[in-house]
Amino acid sequence: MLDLKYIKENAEAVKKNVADRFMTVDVDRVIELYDRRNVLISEIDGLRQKRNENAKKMKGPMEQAERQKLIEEGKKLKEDIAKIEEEFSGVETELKEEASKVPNMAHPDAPIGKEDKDNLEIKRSGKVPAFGFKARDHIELGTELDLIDFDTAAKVSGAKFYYLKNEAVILEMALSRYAVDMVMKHGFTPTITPDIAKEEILEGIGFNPRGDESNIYSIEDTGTCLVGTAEITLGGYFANQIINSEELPVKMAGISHCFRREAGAAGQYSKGLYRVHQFSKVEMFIFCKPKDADDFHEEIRGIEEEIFSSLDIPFRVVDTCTGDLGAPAYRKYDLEAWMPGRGDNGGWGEITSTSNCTDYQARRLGIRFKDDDGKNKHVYMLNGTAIALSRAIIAIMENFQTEDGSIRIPEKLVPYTGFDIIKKK
RNA sequence: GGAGAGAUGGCCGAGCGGUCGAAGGCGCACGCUUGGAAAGCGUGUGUAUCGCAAGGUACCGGGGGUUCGAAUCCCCCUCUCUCCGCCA
Repeated sequence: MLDLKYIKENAEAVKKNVADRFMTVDVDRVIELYDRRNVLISEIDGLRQKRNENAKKMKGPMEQAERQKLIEEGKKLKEDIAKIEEEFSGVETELKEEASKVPNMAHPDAPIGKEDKDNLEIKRSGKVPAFGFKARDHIELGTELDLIDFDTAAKVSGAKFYYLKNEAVILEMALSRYAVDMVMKHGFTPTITPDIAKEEILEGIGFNPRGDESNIYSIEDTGTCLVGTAEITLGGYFANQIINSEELPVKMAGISHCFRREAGAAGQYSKGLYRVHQFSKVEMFIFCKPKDADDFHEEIRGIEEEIFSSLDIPFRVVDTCTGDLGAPAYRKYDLEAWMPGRGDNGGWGEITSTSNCTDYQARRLGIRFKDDDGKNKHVYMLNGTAIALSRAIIAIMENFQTEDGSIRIPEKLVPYTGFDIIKKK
């Protein structure tokens, strides 16, 4: 959520930002509701003041007639207050609803564009493999080598689920541990987080847990949901708290399962492990002071690059365009790995994403710190994928395949897997 | 899941329907004292929101209600603790 006063005072900039993101939000309505709300607050507060004064007069002993008069006056005030309070609560509800649709401001350098193809490539790393044979995709490889079973998962759990088997299991655990070691080296506290979170936390992070469009699984009658990422549970960690400013930055890494409904998601790029209802992920999260956020964003991106370049996975980095930023994000970088099995001749597929969400999430979650000037301010919150295991597995399987259908293991990972090649049995 | 107890400021802990934004203590900050420190003494010390300001309003786990007036009474919910049951 943006600061309402900010929206009012910067209406034109806010509207431009909404347009740049190709969203439709009625900014004027937000301001109108905000103004109305403030008028009502003044009225209510004035009446309450009278009510309190009236009640105070009745403290001591007094004539019955006089007391009766005051009681009547109090009753009248009570009714007046109730009337305005009713309008106020309606306005407040609508204001909150409308205001939460307003996206975060975008970084001035974020490329302006509508969809992912407008993202700006800013870097490439590693060499796209040149095979002397027709590259197979991970589905074919995984079936051949008995590593992934989609068909049985479809029977047992539904489409877009999978069983990982044999070496793929070890590979997933190895990658997970590799990423955890890497983020620990960079000062992140490793955590294993709950896979379920309350709706209010989801909303605070900027997810919409309800509705057909929602990518979130809700758990009936509990007010909770399955998390789509540990960003939710890490971000909610300090909800409604004031963090000691000496404790900042707080750097945490969460290992969790991730559940996504992916309603309506289909097409050739959703095949296999690429877009599934459940996967596991190691996520980085930083709470920091505003002035440090840009630097930490670069740091997170650097760690992501370090993880994938050390695994010899070719990738490129894109600066996400305004239309492709999530509503809470001020700026976002994605790492896209080369996936030889994608499309006809291979293609880039997103493997990590890191966002600087400034104070957008902190405002609704109530996460603050006491600044040097003695005032409480919202912290800035950043998140980034250390490793999304299912997609990392795609990248390894497809980039490290050999002509005979085996899969080599990246050198740095061999100490973690205990084997250096996956061969047909 | 069953039975009971509890939830008050950074922490501990009082609190009779009006004098309670809330005693007292600890902690913290500043000052005095000291060669310096400790002790001692004094002063101060929550958050949010509206307002140019003066100031107002709200908040005693959360939500409703009773009342002229609620931290205090009533109802619902959540969480914590103890005991029992079940269980990886």
